[in-house]
Amino acid sequence: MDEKPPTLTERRKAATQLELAHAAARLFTDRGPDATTAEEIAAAGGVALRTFYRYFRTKEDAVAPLLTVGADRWRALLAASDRSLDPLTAIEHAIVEALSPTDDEIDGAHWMRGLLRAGADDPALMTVWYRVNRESEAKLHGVIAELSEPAIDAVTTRLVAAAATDAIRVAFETWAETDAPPHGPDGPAALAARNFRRLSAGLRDA
Amino acid sequence: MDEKPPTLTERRKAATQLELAHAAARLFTDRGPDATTAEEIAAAGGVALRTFYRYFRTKEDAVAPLLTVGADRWRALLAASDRSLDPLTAIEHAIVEALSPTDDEIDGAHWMRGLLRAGADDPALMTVWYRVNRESEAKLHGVIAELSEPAIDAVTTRLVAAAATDAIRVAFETWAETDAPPHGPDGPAALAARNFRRLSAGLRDA
DNA sequence: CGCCTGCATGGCACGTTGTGTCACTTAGGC
DNA sequence: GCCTAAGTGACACAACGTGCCATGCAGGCG
Repeated sequence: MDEKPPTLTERRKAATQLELAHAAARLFTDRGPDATTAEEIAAAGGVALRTFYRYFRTKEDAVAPLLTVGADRWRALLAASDRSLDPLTAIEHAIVEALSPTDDEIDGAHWMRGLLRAGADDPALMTVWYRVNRESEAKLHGVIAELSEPAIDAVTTRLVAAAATDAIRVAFETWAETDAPPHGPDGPAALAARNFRRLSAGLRDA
Repeated sequence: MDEKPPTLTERRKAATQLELAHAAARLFTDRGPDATTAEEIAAAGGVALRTFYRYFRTKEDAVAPLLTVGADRWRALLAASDRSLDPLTAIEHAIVEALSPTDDEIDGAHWMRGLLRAGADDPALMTVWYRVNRESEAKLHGVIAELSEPAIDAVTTRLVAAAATDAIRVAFETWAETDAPPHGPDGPAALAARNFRRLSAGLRDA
């Protein structure tokens, strides 16, 4: 990969973006997105309103980096996974590995739950969650298409990407409604793994 | 069902709402949502701007009725379907029946393709499509939960609802990118049916 | 060292979105 | 013919998101 984040300016930009994302997440979970103005987020991040809109297209978009970081790591793991596995199994392994190990991601899980709960009664915030999932699905589709034998139907790979994204999305949404710890048997990783098994079984344990 | 749409006022309201929805769909597909103001939609529908916002929460929401009508009928068919079938099969039968028969729905399919294409390069419009799908998924979850044996895990029914919604969403999105007729072998109904078979097979034809 | 080009930022003005409020009209029951 | 309720319209307003230009700061060149 790139060992050199070239200009020092770029690191400052990335830091500012994360700063704004965290400020937005805190304000959103506290009073809700509706009661938060873009100017407040900008002030909390130490930039002017105009600058805020150079980082994010909309007010709610500010939290998107916090929602994508997990999926990005997961997809990277998948792209480097064993080619001999069938796609669904490879995806399951990658997601378990991406979520289960402990690291500073607990922080990410904390934000995730707060934001999902806040989004439950705010359509605009929920929209970001869905947009993030859809973009993740599109990127995932690319990885899966490259991972599978070349002759696979594009609709099939698309469906696999959609179903896999849903398995994880449902896992997170279900977990966010509970108070279960992020790494227990009712955490997102365990729920996601169970969902993948259900998908493999043709959703037939109903 | 209700044979009496009680007050005549309500029929006028419904008519106005449809009028606005069609006006919005026409303007959106013509010049794109960005280049269309809410005031133009209101004028095209024959109401004042303030009245427009009494019908729809946002500008893009105006097309939502055109996107939900198909899913609503499909869900009604499913709720009235045979209890002895397993859920996934019942869902597949319902969607084929809801989409395949010919009626004035061709009009709806026409709008659908135009709006999906317009939404491809307009995030705000795509947002409506996601929100509609999410609400459809939530309602579908209720129907499935009632359709299944009572002791079924809530996560499972949720996953089934999500996967089924995706099977249809992917079918529509795939079809919208082509010029295939809505009722041919590459139409949304046929694609959706194939996707359901893939789901039943555990996504294993990869 | 002084200059100059590029880039991130801030300030300002502006059109648009979406809402609160009040006054006007019309539907539908007494 | 009257009355209450509801849909409608006009106006004012906060907030959103963008275009434009000026400022400050980095690094390369004479």
